[in-house]
Amino acid sequence: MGDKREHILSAAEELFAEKGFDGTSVRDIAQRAGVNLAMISYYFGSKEKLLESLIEFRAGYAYGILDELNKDESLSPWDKVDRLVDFYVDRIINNLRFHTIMWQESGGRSDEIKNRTIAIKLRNLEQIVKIITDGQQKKLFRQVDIPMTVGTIMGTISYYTQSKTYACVSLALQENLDDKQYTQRLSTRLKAHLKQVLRAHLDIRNETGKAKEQK
Amino acid sequence: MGDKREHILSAAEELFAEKGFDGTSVRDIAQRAGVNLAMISYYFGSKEKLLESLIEFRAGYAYGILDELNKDESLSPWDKVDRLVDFYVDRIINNLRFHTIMWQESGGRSDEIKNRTIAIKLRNLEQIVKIITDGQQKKLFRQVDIPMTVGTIMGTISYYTQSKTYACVSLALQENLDDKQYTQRLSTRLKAHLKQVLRAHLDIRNETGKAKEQK
DNA sequence: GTTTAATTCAAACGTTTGTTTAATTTTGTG
DNA sequence: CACAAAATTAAACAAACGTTTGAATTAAAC
Repeated sequence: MGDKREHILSAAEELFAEKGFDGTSVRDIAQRAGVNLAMISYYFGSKEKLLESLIEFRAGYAYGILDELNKDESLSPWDKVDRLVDFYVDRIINNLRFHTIMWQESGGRSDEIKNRTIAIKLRNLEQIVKIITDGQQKKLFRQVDIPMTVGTIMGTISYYTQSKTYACVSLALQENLDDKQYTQRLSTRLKAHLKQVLRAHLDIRNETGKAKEQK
Repeated sequence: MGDKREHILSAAEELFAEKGFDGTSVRDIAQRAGVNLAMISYYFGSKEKLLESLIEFRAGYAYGILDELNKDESLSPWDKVDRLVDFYVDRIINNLRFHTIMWQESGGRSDEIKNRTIAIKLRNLEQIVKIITDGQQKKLFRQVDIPMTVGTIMGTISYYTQSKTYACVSLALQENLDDKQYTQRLSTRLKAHLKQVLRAHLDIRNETGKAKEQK
């Protein structure tokens, strides 16, 4: 019976990501989900509570993965950073629609929803802080602004997943790629770039002082 | 008489950034601008054309600055990168509202507006490509993915300008900062971080191979 | 098989939306 | 002052919005 609920949730996810929360009508959602208009109020109470349910439905997953990664003592901090990048790129690209909503609504107008999205972000931030401070204690990573570094990872990915058109043109990809090929290439490119950036950024041997001399 | 037009434009800018395009009604705009409802259709034709006018009104400024920076031969590529960072952080933070709109609408639903925002992004991208390739030819910068590097700069800034609440909490700033203090601290922190990242990322001595050995 | 609860539906609710109308006021020009 | 063009207004428009209603249908329980 949760079947119909999930149909509505995934229709809403698609549409919110395509056209934004305000740009999507409950009639749009009902039509795409193939249910009667009134079922949305019946199941979720209101359009806004539907969005809250959607966030609840999708979140909570990332935390588990990151927690596991953190506890794995067989991996070096460098390995963990690489896996972190792989995880986030894959996750965002494979849940592009949901991520677009999270991004848009964390600056949005409903306090309830804003707080929820921010809480999710903070929870994930904590895990990454652990990975990097661990690398610092092991004298592999240098001193960096950790929350900003997280912003660099997430921001870079978000920047290139906001607009397929811009991504294709600026990355000089063919414009008529189907979605499978497109996400595959974007993913590869993002992972390689972020790993390169983080390797240079975090490496304890690349002290800030050194680079300054060169100027 | 362009006075009233500009009143409407800046009211619209505020509201679009606060509540999104769809979340803002023309009545909201008219009220904040202190003009009659009908004046918006009278001056701009429609709500959508108002947004186009707004983009036209604000864009085109960045290009000039970047062009000047590029042509300045007294600056080393390292200096140019630093100034680039200063410029973008200041510009985005001081035009936060407009930037939020640009960001939201480049993935938006109107093709006309989407194309315009993408064109502006591409024009700016070109200028940055020049700066970095110049540094590469002078054997100061190593080989990097340039469009991705631009995405890292813009994405990091965008990530931290999307939500004041998240920024305050994650960066461990006091939550009750007034806007002046908040933007000042955010700006300083963003600039320092991005310069550090780019110094390590671009420096020709930080070859990818070296970092790999350490693992 | 009857009764009760959960589900589905078409229709309508009252607002709010973007835009237009037609009358009025203000402005600029000869 | 007179006259035409531009600017401004309140009112109204049809369409779309989120939500509710109450009857009809299906499913579950006894």
